[in-house]
Amino acid sequence: MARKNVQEERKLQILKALDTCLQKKSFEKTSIKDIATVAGVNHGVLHYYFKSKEDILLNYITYVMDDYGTQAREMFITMNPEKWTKAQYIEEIFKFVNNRITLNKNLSRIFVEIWEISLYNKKVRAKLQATYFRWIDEIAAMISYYIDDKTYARDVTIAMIAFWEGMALFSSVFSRDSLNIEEVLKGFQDRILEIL
Amino acid sequence: MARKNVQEERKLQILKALDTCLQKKSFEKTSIKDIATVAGVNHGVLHYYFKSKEDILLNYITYVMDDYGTQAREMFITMNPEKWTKAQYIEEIFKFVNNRITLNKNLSRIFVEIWEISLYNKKVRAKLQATYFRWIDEIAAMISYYIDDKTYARDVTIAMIAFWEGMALFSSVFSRDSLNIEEVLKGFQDRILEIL
Amino acid sequence: MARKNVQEERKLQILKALDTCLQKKSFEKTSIKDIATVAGVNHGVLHYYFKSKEDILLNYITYVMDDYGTQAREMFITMNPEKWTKAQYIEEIFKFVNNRITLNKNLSRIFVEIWEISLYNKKVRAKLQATYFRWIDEIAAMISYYIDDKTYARDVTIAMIAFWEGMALFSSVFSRDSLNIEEVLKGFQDRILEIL
Amino acid sequence: MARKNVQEERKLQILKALDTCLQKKSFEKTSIKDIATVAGVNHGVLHYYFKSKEDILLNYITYVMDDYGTQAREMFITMNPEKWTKAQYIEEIFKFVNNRITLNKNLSRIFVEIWEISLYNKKVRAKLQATYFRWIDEIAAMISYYIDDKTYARDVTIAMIAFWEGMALFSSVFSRDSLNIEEVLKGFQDRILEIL
DNA sequence: CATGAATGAGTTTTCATTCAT
DNA sequence: GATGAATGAAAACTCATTCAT
Repeated sequence: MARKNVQEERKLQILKALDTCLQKKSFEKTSIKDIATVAGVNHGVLHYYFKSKEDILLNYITYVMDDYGTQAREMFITMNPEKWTKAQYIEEIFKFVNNRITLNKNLSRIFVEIWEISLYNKKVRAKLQATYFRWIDEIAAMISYYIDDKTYARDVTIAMIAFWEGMALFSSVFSRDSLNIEEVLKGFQDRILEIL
Repeated sequence: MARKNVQEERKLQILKALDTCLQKKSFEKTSIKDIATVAGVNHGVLHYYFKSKEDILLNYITYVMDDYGTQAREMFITMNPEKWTKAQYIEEIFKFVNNRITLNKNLSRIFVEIWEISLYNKKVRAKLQATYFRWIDEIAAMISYYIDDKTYARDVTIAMIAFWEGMALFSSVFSRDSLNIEEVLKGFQDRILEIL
Repeated sequence: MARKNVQEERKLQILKALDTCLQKKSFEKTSIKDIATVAGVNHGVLHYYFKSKEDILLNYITYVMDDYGTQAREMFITMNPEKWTKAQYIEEIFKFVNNRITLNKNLSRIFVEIWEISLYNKKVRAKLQATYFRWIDEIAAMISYYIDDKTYARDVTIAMIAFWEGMALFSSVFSRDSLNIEEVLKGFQDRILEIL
Repeated sequence: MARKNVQEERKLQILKALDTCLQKKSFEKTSIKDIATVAGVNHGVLHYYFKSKEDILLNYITYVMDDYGTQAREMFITMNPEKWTKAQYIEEIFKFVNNRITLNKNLSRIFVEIWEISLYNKKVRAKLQATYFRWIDEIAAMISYYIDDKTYARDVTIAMIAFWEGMALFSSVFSRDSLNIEEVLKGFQDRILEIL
């Protein structure tokens, strides 16, 4: 039991170290020793807990994506649509996505990195696809409360996510002010409200 | 003069070789020798024409972005808004962007790669920012024909580009059918028409 | 006493695990953990029972060589030359060596491995030399029953063992049929009979 | 032309360096840097001329085996059996094999090493098998001059080579005197003469 | 006695870059 | 201008060994 915890603790420590490293260098340029240094452990340890650098990456992606997926799920699960107006409900969704994801510069960077890696790495791509499909399904289910046509609900969801994704891309590389990002997000939110 | 052309020819040949390479491997994993092999030249030559691997990248990014920017400009410059209905005009813009960029899987991959590199490379980031600012200005200018509020026109443009960017991201990693991409693009286009 | 036995048991278990490992990988490429896994014990244990990887090897060699030496001795000790014809006696020796050693592919592999290690490892070489001297003496003593000249008896023994060794080498690497190994062994046996 | 020669020169230099290294350490324990040091070149060079450590080994084996095969062939090709008595002919063969191979301690070590590697490495095994088959065929062809039965000639050849191989094994690990190696070789030669 | 976490030296390999010819 | 040989830094990974629990 204690043993197990130590293992999980260490693994998390390493994944968090990678998270830190990715703010400075690409995964490719981040060496095992870089991660070890940030994690404050011997580099051999990384090979003890993970079987390769790619294995660290795969676990890291799961960790990041599950983390935010879980946060979102926890939030929306407590929201009873019957007690909220449509506008309030949509606003809550946007608030969460905007502040926690789209405008979270550090996270946006991580996601750009993961998208890029997925271009050339099948396993990462599979993980990414699965995660996005799930997110699409979950959000589509939520807005289905206001839209009868399921296909349309899904298309709107995809468009929303694409937009958020694009805005995240911008927020990762541009300064917030230079693109008036908050205003654009607000305008988009209004349009979505009209549609629903 | 002839000399100059031969030089430019060679450089282009190398940049195109990099373009080919990037369909298979990330820039980081693409070696100088990989590029040289595809270009059909000796690897030493690459250091004759470019002072480093990064220099090749910088020139490549300029080449790609200018290329598509020029294509777009050439197209829209010939379109006289007075002779087109708003719907036709918007449709032409979307047609170009969708087919030549957003749904161009190969190009989308390149852009994802460039975005990622820009996260960690100042020079690339500066180039990317400048290019996008220019694109935003140009498109905003075009749709300003239909919108009086310049700030609003710019925000709509940013939202449009963000959306396209997100869709390009999707098209680079998902199969076109799995996300119903064409339909989503069409639906978005309709919304934009309503706005303008 | 029981303690002692448990200890010996464990040691044997480890040596046998090494034996299994050597059918797949060279000693050099066999890791402590490989052996531990096959033995079904924790790898730390190996350092408890043996002081180093080399120590395991040395014990293993003793185990293998003593094992076969003992088997042979047990066999021949019961054979009373007076009750056997020369031909029968020689045939028994050959039968044992051929079937248990020369044609025993697994064992031949082990011996090739040991010979190789002995090239670069003094302790192993010393052990190997001592063992072969002993075997030569024992077999020479046996055939001395038929040969008066002791030096000649020893030379014939050495030739016999060299031949067997060479044939074992072949059997470890060639398929039995491709070299007609059984026939060659039989022909050799006949020649030896003529000599004695 | 000059280029080609430089390449071959360098390759040979590296293979000879490996040959030297193998007198001290097993191939497994010989590092790329060890070879480079002995060859007096930068270790990166080894990867320029050979694509991996295994590639060096494979080339080395070819080099060693072809070298001795060629020496033998050159020798025997000039011997016209019609001008030699059987005894002289056989003696010449033995003289070559004994002095150049069996009693050549350094070479014997190399061969033991190669045999061992072949146990665990398919490519090396294939090369070894092919070489021995060729040697068997060539020697069998030579002694066929004195033996009508081709199968028997082949069996005798195999026995001879097995014996030489075993003696080489001994010479690689035992001192020449301790096993009376010369005498044993002489005795064996006499027996072969009787057979033919 | 047993476990498994941790260490750190050492290995092969890759590669941008330089430079003599 | 072009070639390809050479360099050397840095990477991922392996593993015998140690040692606290």
